[in-house]
Amino acid sequence: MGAIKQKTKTEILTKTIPLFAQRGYDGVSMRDIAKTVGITVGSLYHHFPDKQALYVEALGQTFAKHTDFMRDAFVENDNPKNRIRILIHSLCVLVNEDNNLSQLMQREILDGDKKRLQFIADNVFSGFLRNMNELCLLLAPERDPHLLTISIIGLIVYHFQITPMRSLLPGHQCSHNDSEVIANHVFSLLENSWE
Amino acid sequence: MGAIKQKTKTEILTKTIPLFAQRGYDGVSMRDIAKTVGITVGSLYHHFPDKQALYVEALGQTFAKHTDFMRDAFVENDNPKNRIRILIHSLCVLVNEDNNLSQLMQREILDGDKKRLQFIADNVFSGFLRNMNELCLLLAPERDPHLLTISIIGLIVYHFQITPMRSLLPGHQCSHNDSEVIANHVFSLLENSWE
DNA sequence: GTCTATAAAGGGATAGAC
DNA sequence: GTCTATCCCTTTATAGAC
Repeated sequence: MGAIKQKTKTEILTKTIPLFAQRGYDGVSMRDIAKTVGITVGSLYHHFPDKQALYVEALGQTFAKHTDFMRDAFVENDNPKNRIRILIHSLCVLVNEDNNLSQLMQREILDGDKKRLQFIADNVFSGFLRNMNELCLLLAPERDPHLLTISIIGLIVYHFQITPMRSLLPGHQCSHNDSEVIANHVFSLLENSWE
Repeated sequence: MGAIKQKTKTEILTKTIPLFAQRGYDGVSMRDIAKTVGITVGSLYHHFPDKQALYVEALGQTFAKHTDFMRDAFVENDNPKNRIRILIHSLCVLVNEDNNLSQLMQREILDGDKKRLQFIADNVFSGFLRNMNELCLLLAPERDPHLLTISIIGLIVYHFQITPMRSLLPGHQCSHNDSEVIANHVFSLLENSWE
């Protein structure tokens, strides 16, 4: 019984996430959601007390999907240079595969809601960034690990953020949309910084 | 007469830009705008045919403010390494000073409206990026200039994008909010890539 | 050029039948 | 658990007085 309810809830969230990711919280109405899911607004309110709650659960589900990646991205039995190379490639694939994740993250940072940022920091980033900081210290002990960590992430994320605009910019090529190409570029760009 | 009308319009836009930047298009109502400007909704519609037009003009004014920077950021009588160093510092100051510019840009990229992205590409980025590409070719002839250009911009922009969240992340320090600190970090990180 | 008043549509949310 | 029907507020936008 609870399991069935859970299943419907999950399905609602799964179908709603892309809406919030693409149009933002204010850009999506409960009517939009109901229509997309294929039920009525009244039914929606049987599963969630209000729109905010639905949104927060959608966020949670989106991030939960990638918790494993965030935890397992650090294989310790290899040399730091190989570890960061693999990590950069994995991150590129992850960001390239799940547009919803990146877009929701961006919107949350733009929105700046303190409580939700704290939730994301604690549940999504915290462990991952701590591992990144450690790895950065191994790679470049003389650098500020936090700045280097954010730089690596930013370098990757920005390339995918700007994708919708890339084809309108001078010098672009189709290959620039390939996550392997971006990964190789990013790694080779940083390679000389820790040698 | 036209000049006075223009002045009122400009004032409306100036006071409205921060609203759109912080809360997004759907997050701001014509009432909000009227209240912020200090006139009524009816008067607003005397100056702009609809909300879309107001928004687009607000975008235009925001970007126009920085056209000069985009054009003048390239002093040609210096060696490439100095030029990129100065450029990185200028970009950091620019992005750090005008939150509205960065936020509106982000929102536009997220929104993905083709026509408006084209407008931004043509009127804001085009010349700047072409100059960047040239400079990148001088710095690192063996690299893809477009990828290097986007990387440099992304490296800078992301540090300021993530500012609202930075204090919640492991390893952060107050100094990380300083545009000089970011600029020096970014430059030193890339320095080894073109030597 | 600014106001008041109001239309018309869309938004979140609830009640109660089935 | 889903539906219909509805409430009430906000939204965009317009008309017309001053």
